[in-house]
Amino acid sequence: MSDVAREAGVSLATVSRAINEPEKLSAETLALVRAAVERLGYVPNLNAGSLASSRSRIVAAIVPTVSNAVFSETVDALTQTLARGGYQLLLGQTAYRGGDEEGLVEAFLGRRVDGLVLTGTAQSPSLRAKLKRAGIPVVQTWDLHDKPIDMLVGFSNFEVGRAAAGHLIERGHRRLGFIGAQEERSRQRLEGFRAGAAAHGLADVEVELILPPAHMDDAGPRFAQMAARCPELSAVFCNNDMLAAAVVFECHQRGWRIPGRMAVLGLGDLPIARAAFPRLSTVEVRRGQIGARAGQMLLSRLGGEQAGPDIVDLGFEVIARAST
Amino acid sequence: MSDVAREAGVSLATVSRAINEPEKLSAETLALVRAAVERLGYVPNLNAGSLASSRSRIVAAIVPTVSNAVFSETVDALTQTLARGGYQLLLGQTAYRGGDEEGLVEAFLGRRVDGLVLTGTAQSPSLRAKLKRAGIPVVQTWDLHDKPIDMLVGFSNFEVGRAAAGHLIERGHRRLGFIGAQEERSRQRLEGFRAGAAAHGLADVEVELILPPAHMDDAGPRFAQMAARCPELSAVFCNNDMLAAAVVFECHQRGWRIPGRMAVLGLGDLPIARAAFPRLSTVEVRRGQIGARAGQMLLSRLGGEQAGPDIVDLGFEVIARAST
DNA sequence: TTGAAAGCGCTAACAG
DNA sequence: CTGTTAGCGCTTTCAA
Repeated sequence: MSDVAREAGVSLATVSRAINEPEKLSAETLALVRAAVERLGYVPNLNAGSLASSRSRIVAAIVPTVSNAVFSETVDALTQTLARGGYQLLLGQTAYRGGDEEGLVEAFLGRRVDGLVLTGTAQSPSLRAKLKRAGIPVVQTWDLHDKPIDMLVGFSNFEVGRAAAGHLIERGHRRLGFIGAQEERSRQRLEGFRAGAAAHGLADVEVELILPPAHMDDAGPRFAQMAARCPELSAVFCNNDMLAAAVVFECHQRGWRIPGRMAVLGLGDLPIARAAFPRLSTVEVRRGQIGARAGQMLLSRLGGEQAGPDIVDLGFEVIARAST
Repeated sequence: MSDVAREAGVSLATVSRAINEPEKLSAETLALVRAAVERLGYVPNLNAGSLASSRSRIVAAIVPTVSNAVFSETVDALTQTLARGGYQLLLGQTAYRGGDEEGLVEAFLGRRVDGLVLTGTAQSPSLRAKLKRAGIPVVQTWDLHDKPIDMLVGFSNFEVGRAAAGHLIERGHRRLGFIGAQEERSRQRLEGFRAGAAAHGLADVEVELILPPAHMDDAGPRFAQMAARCPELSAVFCNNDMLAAAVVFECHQRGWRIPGRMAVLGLGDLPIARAAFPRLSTVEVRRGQIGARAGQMLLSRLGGEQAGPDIVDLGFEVIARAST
C-alpha cells in the first residue's frame, strides 16, 4: 500500500480512503490513486484491514452437510445474499456429529468472523454461553426455539409432522408410515406426526429411521421392510423429497398404484417433487428463504440498522399434488 | 494475549509458542500458560496471526453452485479434507456466470487465502496470469487441460461424451438424444457424444440444452419436445442423474418401457441412480474424489512436501445397470 | 528454553 | 479534502 501511496504521491490514509470511502476524496486524487493501483497491480490485504478495523467481512455457517439438497440450497442462498452485501462465507460441516459443532464455532470465533449461522437449535448450554459472550450476531436456523441464542429463522418441525399426519388422515388413511433420519429435526417431525395420528385415534405409526447421511438408496429397502411388517400400511411421510422419490420408484417396481395402493408425502418441495410421476405432494419448507433471510438479518445487524424481529417463523405449507 | 502472558507470568512469545509449537516449551511453562488460557477463556485471534505469519490457513473454492448435487459433494469432500489438515473453506459461487469468477478470485486473493480450488479450466488469460502471479497453489477441477494454471484434478468431458455414445450404440441404438446444460463442460461432453455418433455413421444427435441451473423439472418437458421432434429416438444421454431420473419419470408417465422403448443413461452415479426404477445406467465421475484429491494436493503443497504429480486424471466409468 | 523488539499491512481518530 | 500518528494482536528473528 505504501508503494501505491508513493507512486501516487499521496499518503497511506488517502490510498485507504480511495479504496474504502472513495466518495470522500476529490475526483483528481481518486483518479491518481486508482491509476497507481492499476499500474502496480496492487491487491489490498483484507486481513490487515480486518485486524485494524476489527471487522472481517466474513460470516461462517455450519450445516450437517452440503451434500443434502435440503441444506445445499440454504447455503447457496446464504452465500449469494452475503456476497451482495460484500461478505464472504466460511463453511463448516458437522457430518451430523453434534459434537463437532463446538470445535467449528471455536475455530470460526478465532477468525473473528462477523456473524455466524447455525443449523438447528440443539446447541449445548456451554456453546450457547460461548456464543453470547462472543458478542457477534448469530442466527439459528431450520427450527424454532423460544430462547434463541440471538436470532432465529425457521419453522416448527413438530407442526410439520402433525400437518403431514393430518393431510394423510384427511385422505382416509388409517395406517401411516414415517421414514426419516436419526437426527434432531427429523425426530421432532416424528413426534408431531405421532401426535397427529394419536389425535385421530389411529394406531401408532410405523417408523424407519435411517442413520444420516440418509442417502436416497436407503429409502427403498426401508420402505420394503415397513410394508412387509404392516400390510395395511397405505401412506408414508418421507422426511425429504429424495427419500419420497425413492419410495415412488419402489412402488413402480412393485406395480403399486400411487396413491391408490400407497400414498407418498415428501418434504422440501425440491425440484424432484415436480419432476416425479406422479407429482409429489410435499411439505414445502422454504429452504432457500432460510438462507436468504438469515443472510439479510445478519447484514442488517452488521450494517448497524436497528434489529428487526429476532425470531422469524417462515412456516410451511402442505402442497397437495398427485401422490397423495 | 498479553493478558494471558501476564496471568501466566511469561512473555508474549512464550504464549504464542504454547499455542503454535508447544513441543518447544518446557512442560512446566506450557502447563502454566495453558492454565492461564483456560482461566481467561482466551481465544487467539487467527487474523492477527495470519497477518504476522502471512499464512491464513484458509483455502477458497469456487463452484457454479452448491445446489447442484454434482458439485455439492465435491465441496463436501473438500471441506472435510481441509478440516482434517487444519484448514477452513471459503466458498464462492458463480451461479454459472463465468464473469463472476474473476471478481471472486480477486476478493479471495485479497484475503490472502493459502490456496484456491476452481471449477473447470475456462479461466481467461488475464485471470490465469493473475493467479500465477499470486504464487499460491491453485487446483483446477472437473476437467482436463494440458497447461493447467498450477495443479489439476479432473477427467475428460469429451471422452465421457464419446463413451456414452459408444455405450448406447453398442446396445443397438441408432437415434440418440442429448440433454445437458448450456455450460462449458456439458458442451464438451456433447462434442464427444457427437463424435462418437459420427464415428459410427449415425445421423446427428438430437440436442436439448437447458439454461443453467438446470433443474430437474426442466428435463421432462425437454425430453418430450425431443421425442416429438424425432419419433425414432430410442436413447438419451442426460448430463446428470437428476435429469435422467426426470426422463425416467416422464417415460413412466407415458407408459414407455425402459430400456425397451427408451434407453436412459445418466451421469454422476448419484444415489438416485441406485434408487431409481429401473436402476440407472450412468457414467461415474468420482465427484467426491475430486474434492478430496484437490484438498490433499493443496495440503501437501502447503505442508511443503515436494509436489506429487500436478495433473491427475481421475477417469470415469460407464456403469451399465438396467436403464440401458 | 525463554524474552525483547520489530514489524505484518491496514484503519481510525485527530489535526490541519 | 488530505496527512500524521498510533495501534489492531500476533509471529519471528535475534539475543540471552
